[in-house]
Amino acid sequence: MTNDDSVEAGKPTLEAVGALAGVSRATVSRVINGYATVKPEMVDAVNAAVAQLRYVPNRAARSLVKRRTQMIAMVIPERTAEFFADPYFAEVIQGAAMYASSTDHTLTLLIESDADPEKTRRYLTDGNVDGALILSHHSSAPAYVELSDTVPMVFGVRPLEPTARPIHVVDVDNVQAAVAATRHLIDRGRTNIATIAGPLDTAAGIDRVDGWRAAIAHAGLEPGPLQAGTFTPASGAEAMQRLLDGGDRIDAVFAASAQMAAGALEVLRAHSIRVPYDIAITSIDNNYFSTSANPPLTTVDLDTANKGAVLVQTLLRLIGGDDVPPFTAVPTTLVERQSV
Amino acid sequence: MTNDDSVEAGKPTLEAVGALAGVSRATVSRVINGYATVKPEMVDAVNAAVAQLRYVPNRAARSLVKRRTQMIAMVIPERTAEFFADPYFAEVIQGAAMYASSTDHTLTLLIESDADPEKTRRYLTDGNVDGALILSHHSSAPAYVELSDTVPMVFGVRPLEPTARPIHVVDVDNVQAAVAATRHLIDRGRTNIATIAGPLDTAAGIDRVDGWRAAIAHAGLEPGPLQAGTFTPASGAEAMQRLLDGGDRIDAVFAASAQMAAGALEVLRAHSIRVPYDIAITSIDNNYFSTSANPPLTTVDLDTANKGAVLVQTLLRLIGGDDVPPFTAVPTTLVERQSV
DNA sequence: CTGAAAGCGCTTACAG
DNA sequence: CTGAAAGCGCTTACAG
Repeated sequence: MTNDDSVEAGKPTLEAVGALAGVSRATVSRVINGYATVKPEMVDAVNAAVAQLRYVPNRAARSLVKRRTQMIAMVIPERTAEFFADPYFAEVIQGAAMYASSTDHTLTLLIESDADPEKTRRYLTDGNVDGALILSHHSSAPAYVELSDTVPMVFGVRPLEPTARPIHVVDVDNVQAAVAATRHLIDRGRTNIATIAGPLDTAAGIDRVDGWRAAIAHAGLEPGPLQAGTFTPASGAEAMQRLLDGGDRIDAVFAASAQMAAGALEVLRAHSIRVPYDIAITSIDNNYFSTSANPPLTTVDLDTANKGAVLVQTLLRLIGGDDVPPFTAVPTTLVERQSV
Repeated sequence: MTNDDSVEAGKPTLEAVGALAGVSRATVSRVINGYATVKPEMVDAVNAAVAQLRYVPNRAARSLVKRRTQMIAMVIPERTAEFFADPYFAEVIQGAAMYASSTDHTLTLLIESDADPEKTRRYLTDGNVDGALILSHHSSAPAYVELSDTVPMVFGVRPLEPTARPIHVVDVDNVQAAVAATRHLIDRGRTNIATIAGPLDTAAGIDRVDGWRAAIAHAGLEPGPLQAGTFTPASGAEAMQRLLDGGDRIDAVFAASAQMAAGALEVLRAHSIRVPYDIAITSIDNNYFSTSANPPLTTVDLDTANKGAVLVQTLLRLIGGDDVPPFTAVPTTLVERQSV
């Protein structure tokens, strides 16, 4: 019964671990950081001491000498209304936070202040973080593009215009997602396929229209009518109404979001048009709206939590100096339900 | 045109600021940390140098010597379904993150792993953070209560049972919120006031029933029937149906959440019961459900973003060694719309 | 009121 | 393959 465990108060240091293992603290450091040059028996001794003392490295000390903050920021728009209505952010954040917790970097949330957008950029350039994830969709993005050679950055959305300098983006392949959803309609024998598109000034909106068109062309069909919405249920309902008013004969609709599909469904029900018998529907996004719709929607699951994880993973590789491709696509899967 | 600004590469240090201001780095440190003992003229010189060099203190170095991590964690449940369906977490997080950004502490999200709950607790006790905010409602809370004398902690919800040791909680006063919503019904002349309660195994559920009862008793009225739901729209609809089936004559309903009120509204519409003419409704929560309900709901705004801010503020006071009361109530306000 | 100096807990050339 | 030593950028007794 040695008093090896009931040591002094305070966290154990490298020194203490070294003393217990009978080596210098330099060696302990090398073991902890996985340098291959340490003799196996010393490695074992050190590991045993680490376990016995429950040693945890001091992040600040390491951070100071490595000149790294060990922090990364996720920059999210302040726009509260959007933030709340859309499960997207919550899901990305959750995926990113969970992945980050398995690394030695800490994820912090940086809410863009609408009142003082400079503040956010200053935070990033003042050396508070090793890198940043940018989720903003719109106008503020170019300002971040400029910072991307000062501090490593990964974007969660493809920019509409070519950027002034090369950037890194992680996103789903929206074209492929739309192809999958549209092709499913075609596979089920539908031939007159309309689309309720997203806003055509967003990358997602445009890409999903492209995918819809491509799948139809590939099948040798003619595209049906297109009506654009804003990704919300109400806009989907309005677009559906316009589609019906247009008088084209359609037997299927590809909706660029589940929220819009849910809105469209309401309109179809009001007109006693049966889904999927009269009109089949597929969409994009697997969330509350797709599962609680009536009928439940066949839709493309974007696996947004995974996207959050890949965003962090990619940023860490960038920070580590790895060669990272300009675009990383995260996989999506079609989920079959009752709307087709 | 001196080259005062185009100094060497790398961030300026205390030393550099001191050199420019003509003082020692100890003095610079004192100025930056606001010690009152520095001569005004030196303070000015230092501030000028800081501004000129755009000096930003190195967090890691400060953290190392102060033996503080300068980080706080917000612990949130992994339960994704709940997380997504409920705007509550997003709003608390946003409020907390924005407030934290104005302090010298960084907020990090710690998602509780259902698979390995120990991991979260180890993270907190391993010295990774100076303190933690606990938002979990249920079973895991007691485990955190135990940690609360190892690491400073503030809870976002009142525990149901008395806790083993004194803890700190920041929450709205649910009793008062319910009193306000119920009293508003009374003020408008309603006398037979039912309630759609929240789950009676939660503090919020219980407190809101108490408030409803208290307001009615205070007015010398008799309480109407009570039906409990689970805070969701579907459960509110069912509770409303049971209220109608019960046969009691009621002219008003206090719903313990806007989501339940929205569900109740559907049922009333299906029965052609007019709101507010036949039955008036008030509720709690000012969110998407309360504004998009038909008619829009008179409801109590819980100002959840502010709650997030106060959570952080309270935790920082605790970390700073201040005397913090066991309960801090955040204010709520009644928002009048068309449901009464 | 201010400065010189020690020290926070690590990592990493530099010798050997 | 390993250790002694320097140093990362701060704060804070300790003198004066």
